[in-house]
Amino acid sequence: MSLHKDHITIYDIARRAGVSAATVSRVLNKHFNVSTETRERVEKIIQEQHYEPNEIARTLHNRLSRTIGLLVQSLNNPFFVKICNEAEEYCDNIGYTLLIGITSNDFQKESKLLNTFLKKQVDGFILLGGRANEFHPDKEMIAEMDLMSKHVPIVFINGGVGFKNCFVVNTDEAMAFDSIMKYLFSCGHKKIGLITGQRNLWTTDEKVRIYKENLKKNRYGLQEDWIVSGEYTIESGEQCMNKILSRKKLPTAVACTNDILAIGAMRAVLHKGLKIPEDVSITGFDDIFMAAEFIPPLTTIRQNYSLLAAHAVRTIIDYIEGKEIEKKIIIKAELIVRDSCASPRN
Amino acid sequence: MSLHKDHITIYDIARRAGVSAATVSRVLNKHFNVSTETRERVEKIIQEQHYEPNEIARTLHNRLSRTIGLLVQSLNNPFFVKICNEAEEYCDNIGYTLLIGITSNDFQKESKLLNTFLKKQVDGFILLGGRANEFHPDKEMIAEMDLMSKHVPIVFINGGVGFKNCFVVNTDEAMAFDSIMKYLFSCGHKKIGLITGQRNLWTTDEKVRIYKENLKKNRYGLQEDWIVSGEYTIESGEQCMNKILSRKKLPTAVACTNDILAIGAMRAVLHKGLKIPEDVSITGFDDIFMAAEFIPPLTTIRQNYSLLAAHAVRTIIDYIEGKEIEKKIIIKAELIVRDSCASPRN
DNA sequence: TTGTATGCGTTATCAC
DNA sequence: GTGATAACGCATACAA
Repeated sequence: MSLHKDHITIYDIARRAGVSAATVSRVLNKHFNVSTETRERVEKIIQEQHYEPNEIARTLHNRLSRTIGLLVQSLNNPFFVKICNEAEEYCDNIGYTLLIGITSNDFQKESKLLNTFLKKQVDGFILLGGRANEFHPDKEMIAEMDLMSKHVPIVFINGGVGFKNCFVVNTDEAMAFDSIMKYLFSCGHKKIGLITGQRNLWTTDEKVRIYKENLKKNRYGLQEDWIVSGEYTIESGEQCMNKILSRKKLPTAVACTNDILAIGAMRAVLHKGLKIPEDVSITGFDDIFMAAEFIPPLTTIRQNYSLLAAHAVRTIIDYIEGKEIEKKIIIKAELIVRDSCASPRN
Repeated sequence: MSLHKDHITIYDIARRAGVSAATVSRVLNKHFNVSTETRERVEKIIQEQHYEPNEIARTLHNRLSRTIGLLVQSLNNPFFVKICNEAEEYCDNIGYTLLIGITSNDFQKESKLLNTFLKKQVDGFILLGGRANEFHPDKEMIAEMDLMSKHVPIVFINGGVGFKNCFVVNTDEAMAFDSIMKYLFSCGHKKIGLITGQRNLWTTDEKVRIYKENLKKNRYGLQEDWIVSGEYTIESGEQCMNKILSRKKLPTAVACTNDILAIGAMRAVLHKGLKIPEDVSITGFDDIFMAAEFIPPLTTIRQNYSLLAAHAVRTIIDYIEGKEIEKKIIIKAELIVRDSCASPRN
């Protein structure tokens, strides 16, 4: 059984138009040196026959697939999905195709997909989560990315520390988390807890750093058992919050390093019969699509998804076109104040 | 600037091994007719050089890309994401690549992606949501799918009514929704409302049909203003429930045609100060990943994601391999009883 | 068992 | 302005 039957080639068009394949190709690629007369004749036949050039053959010849590979850790996190959507749209607008690979945060699968996609001649990679996020990538991983980047450009979104030959497009997470801390201070909170996902991730450790920095600067004292780390799931957020709620002294506010954790944290608080924000204020990070739907709606940070995605894609295109490009692009985020924070009770 | 520099071809390997490219090709494709001696020599060099055959060239020659295109309506619905994940994994296991396209429920974008992917020589399409779900697809759409299916096989997941030359893998939504109704009856509910997403969708209208059928059969009477339709968003679910709650007579239970709507419905109920399930029982459909995390955890239907995805992919592979295949595969779903339903108050 | 020649569909380089 | 031809990298039919 053979696929793609009855497909029309450039030769079919050429024959019908009484010209050579070369001329048809020139028409397709909008070259000047073809007379208006033949151009129109060829174009008419192309339309009639619904002819579409074979991208595979083009790719083989041009060594350009007009396809970008996006390796994403998971589609369960709405934040990642947002980036995928934006990247896809941006690609689509410029005639590119986005090839999405799901890595499940498995480094082996990442390697496999990297190779599979490379064999398919993608013009570049965007990495989102997974190894991109490693705070201390090991030598092997660095070597692999190094080798890969000899073939095609690689862009990390929110990460990429330590990969010298790669490009980076990052949200200014430090400044964003700083604005959360400042906001909590401005509400009057001095006793602030922190719930994080996995440590040794860029996304996590930066926030921990800012958290500690802020408390020290304000001399509010750092209570180590108010910092609880788990992983980025709802269940884990719940468990972490339960741990905090079991302390003798309780904080009046708890910051979470993403919204998913915040969902879990809120659940735990409500289960104890406590109220948000009256008894404890909660903050998140990412502004996932349901953050506004929580009860109460969550105060969080909205990353500039479309800019992140656009710059990532743009970086690859510019690289291909031989343009000057920045190694590192930092993008501002925005504090979204909703109802999950209030002043602490006396 | 040129991409994919320094890449090794089958000729490089051939030269190094002192054989012809044909022999290398035979080694790569595990043909018998090559002596153990040369096979080992060639394999050694392939390893040393980290040679990987160019999939684009292979595709051009074989007319098989070992790539399947999955057109999905949106990645914001966790149900769709589940299917994507399962399909990706299944493809990966059999050496295929899944090309995911996001259609945003826009028929034009669907057409565009269909063509883009076809030009990239995908070996088949899986359609999820979007036009697949149309209860009454128009002539134009049918014609397009008809034409497309002359080139490559097309499989619809949960839909595909009216597309004669396409394949279908569906959850038995009718039976599943029937089990929800029966369950509510068994709890003692006789006054049951219904919240749906867009009408004229396969996914919606089947459930409405079953809903009405059940009420009639039990002679509980059909209260038309307990049936409210919106779209498949949280906000819409909330609005629909608010409408129901504004009626003079209230139902004791409300079934929602998916979990997203149920989230919104629950929000509305809680906002009115009512309790779930004491004051009103709620059911969903899909068992999205947070359904167990709602307050209270949602009683819903779990579709067999992995079977749906596996059969969809399998259908395409079998078609390519010229095997006998079923036009229509129906897969059972499972009622997941949690805490969002109880017996009605007297 | 192995090598040669050819084609897959397109584009670029030459000629004319 | 247009056409023949080679090349992209691989795999097959055929020859040896």
